[in-house]
Amino acid sequence: MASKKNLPVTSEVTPQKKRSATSYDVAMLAGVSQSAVSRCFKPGASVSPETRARVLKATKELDYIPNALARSLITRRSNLVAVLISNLTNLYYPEVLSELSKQFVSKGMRILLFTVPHESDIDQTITQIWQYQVDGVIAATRLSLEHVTEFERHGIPLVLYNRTLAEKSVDAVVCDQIEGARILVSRLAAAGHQRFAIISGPTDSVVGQERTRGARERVLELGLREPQVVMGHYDYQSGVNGLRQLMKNRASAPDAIICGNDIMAIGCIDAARHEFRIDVPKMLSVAGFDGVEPSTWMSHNLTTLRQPVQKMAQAAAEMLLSLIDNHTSSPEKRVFSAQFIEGGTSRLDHPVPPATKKEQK
Amino acid sequence: MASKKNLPVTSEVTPQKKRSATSYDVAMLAGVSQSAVSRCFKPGASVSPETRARVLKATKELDYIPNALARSLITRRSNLVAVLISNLTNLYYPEVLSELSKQFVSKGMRILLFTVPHESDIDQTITQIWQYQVDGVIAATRLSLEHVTEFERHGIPLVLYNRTLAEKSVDAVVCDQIEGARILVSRLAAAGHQRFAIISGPTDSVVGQERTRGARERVLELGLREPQVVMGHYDYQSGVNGLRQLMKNRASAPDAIICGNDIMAIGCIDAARHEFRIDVPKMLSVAGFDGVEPSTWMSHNLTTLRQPVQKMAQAAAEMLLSLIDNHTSSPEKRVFSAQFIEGGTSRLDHPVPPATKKEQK
DNA sequence: CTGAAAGCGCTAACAG
DNA sequence: CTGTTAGCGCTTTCAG
Repeated sequence: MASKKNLPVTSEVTPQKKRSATSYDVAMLAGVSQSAVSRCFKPGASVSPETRARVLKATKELDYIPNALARSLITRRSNLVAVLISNLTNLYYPEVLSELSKQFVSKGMRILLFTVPHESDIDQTITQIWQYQVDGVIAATRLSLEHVTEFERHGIPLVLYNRTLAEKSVDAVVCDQIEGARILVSRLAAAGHQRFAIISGPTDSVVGQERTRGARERVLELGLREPQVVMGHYDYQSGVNGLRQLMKNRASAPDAIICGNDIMAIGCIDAARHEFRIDVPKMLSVAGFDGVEPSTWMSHNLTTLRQPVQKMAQAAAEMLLSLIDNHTSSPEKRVFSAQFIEGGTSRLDHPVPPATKKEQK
Repeated sequence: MASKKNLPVTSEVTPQKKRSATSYDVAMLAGVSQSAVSRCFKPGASVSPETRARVLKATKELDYIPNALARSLITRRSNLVAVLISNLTNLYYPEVLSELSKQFVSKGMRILLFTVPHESDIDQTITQIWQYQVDGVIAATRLSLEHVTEFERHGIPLVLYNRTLAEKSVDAVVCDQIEGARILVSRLAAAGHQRFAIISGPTDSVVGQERTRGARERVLELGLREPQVVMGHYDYQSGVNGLRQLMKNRASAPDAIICGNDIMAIGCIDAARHEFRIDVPKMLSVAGFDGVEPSTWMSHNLTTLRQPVQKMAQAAAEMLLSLIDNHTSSPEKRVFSAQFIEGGTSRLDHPVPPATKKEQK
C-alpha cells in the first residue's frame, strides 16, 4: 500500500519553513489513526492512557496545534464573538471592551473587533461579520431595525449594549438613563437650583437623547423653567462650546448644567473655571454621566451617574453565551441602575433660600 | 445520474432556521457549477457577464455569504491579525487599538483581540493565537525572547509596538523614549530647575524604564543632583502617592517631577494642587509622557512628550502587512520621535537666577 | 477504545 | 470561460 502522500513529512532540512504539523502528521508519528489524535483534544473523549501518551509525545515533537478554523468548519462553532464598537476614543468604551474581553476569554471565546468609524460604514461591517461565522454579536453601536432583523434571519445571537430598539424587542443590557437623569435633577432641584441647562449628546445617540429627555421632563415636572438645551458630540470641546453658548446671555445663565457625559461635563467645568472664572460648584453646578475614570480625579471630582460597566458587561456576555448555547429566543432586557456619585461639582446640600442673600459661612 | 445529495435544498418551510446557504446551493439554483460561484467572489476571476448575473441573482435569493473560515482553510490566509494588548484601561492603548483597527480594516483584515490581564496569562494566550491561524500579530505587551522565537518558528509575522528585545532584533515600531526624556530634562534644566525627581513606570515596562533612565542620565550629565526615583504603576493614584512620597522630606523636595506617563503626572499635579497647595508650575514643574487626550484639557494642559500614535500605528500595520505578503525577514525597527508639548505645568522660560531670590514679577 | 470513511464550505489546478 | 476533481485540517458516525 503506497503511503497516502509524498509530503515533506516534516523533514529536518526545513527548520523554520511554514506549513505547520497537522493531526495527520501527529497520527503518523504516533502510529495511530488521525481520529485518535482528534479525540485527544476533545475534552470528553475516550482514549486509552497509552494512546494519549503517544499522541501527546508526538504533539510535543511536532509542535502540533489544532487548527481552530478547520474545527469550526465542521462543528459550526467558531468560538468567535464579534464586538461592534463605534468609537474607542469615547473613553467609556475601552472600559466596556476590556470587561467584555475578560468575560469572553474566561469562557473560551475570542473577540473579533469591529470598530465602526462612521455610521454609514456599518453595512459593510456587518457583512464582514457573517463571513467570519461568529457565534454571536455584541453591539454597542447604533443598529437599525433592518440590521437587527438581518441578524435574526441569519440566526446569529445578538445582544445590544446600552441600546434598544423602539420597533422591536431585542436582547439587551442597558442602564436606565431616564431614571438617572431624573434623580440628578431631583437632587439638584432639592438643593435650590432653578435654572437648568443641558449640554446634550448627539441626536443619533439614544442614550444621549434619553438623558436629555429624562432631565428635561423632570425639570418641567418640578415646575421649573424650560431648560435650555445645546447639542454636543460627547467630546471635551463640546463641553467648552456648550458653556460658551449658554453664557451668551448672562442674564438668563443657568445655575445647573447637566451634561450628556462626563467628558463634556469636564470640558464645561474647565471652561467655566478657566475661561469664565466661574466658581464650580459655588456659582454653578455641573454634572455628567458615566463615571469614567477621569471623573474621579481630584481636579474634577465630578457629580455624575456611574454606570455599572462591569456588571453590565458581565451580563451581556452571559446573555450572549446562553443564547449561543440554547437558541431560546424570548428577548430579555436587563436594566441596570446608575449609581449617583455626589462628587464636588454640584451644590447638593444647604439650599440657599432664594429670597435671602447670605454669603458668610 | 442521481443528484449529488438529498439536501433540504433550502425549502421554504424553514423560514428562520439555521444552516445558511452554501456556494453549492447557489450553484444549484443558478444552474452553474459550484466553482463558477466561487469565481464570482474572487476579484480577478474570469466569469462571463451572464453567469455572473445568474449567480448574483441566486446569491441574493438565498442570502448567500461566502464562508471566510472555509476559504481560509484552503488559501492559508485568514485575514485575521491578532492584537495583543495588556491593559486597555491605560488610556493610551485605546487610541492605539482604534488606530490599528482603522488601518487594518482599510486593508481588509480583521482584528482578533487578545487582552492580557496578567503577564502570567500570556502563555496560554499565545497558544490561542496559533489555533486561529492569524496571518500576523501586533504585540503591545511585554514578550519574552522565547515567545518571539516561538512566533518565528511558527512562521507568524510579528511586529512589536513600542517594545523591543534586547537579545534579538525584531520588527518593531517604537518611539524614542530616551531622546524624549533627555529633551525634557534639558528644557527643564535650562529653565533653572535643579532638583529633579522621577515618578517612574513599573519595572516590567521597558518604555517606563527607558524614560526613567533617559531622564536620570541627562540630569547627571548636567551635573545636577541625583534624582530621587519613586515607582508607580501608570495610574492616577501612583502619581498621587508618588508626590506624597517625594514630599516626605520637604527640605529636599524637588522642583521638577518627571512622570512615567501623563496619567501619573495628572495625579501628581492634582495632589500638589489639592492636597499640598503647591502651585504648579510656579513652585513645582511636572511633566508626563504620551500626550493622551486628558493631558490637553485646560485643567491640566500638561507639559508632555506626545507620541505620534497615528503614525506609529500606521507604520505597524504597514510593516505587518508587508511581512505577511512577502515573508522577507530582515527585521526593521522604525523609530519615531516624540513631540515636545510645552503645556503649562512646567516653568520653561525665565530661568530664575539661583543665587538671587526674587518673588515679585 | 479505535480506525475507516465521509464530509464541513471553499479554492485551485486542469482539461475541455 | 466553465465544469471536474482534489483536497485544506478537522470532527464524527459507524463498525469492529
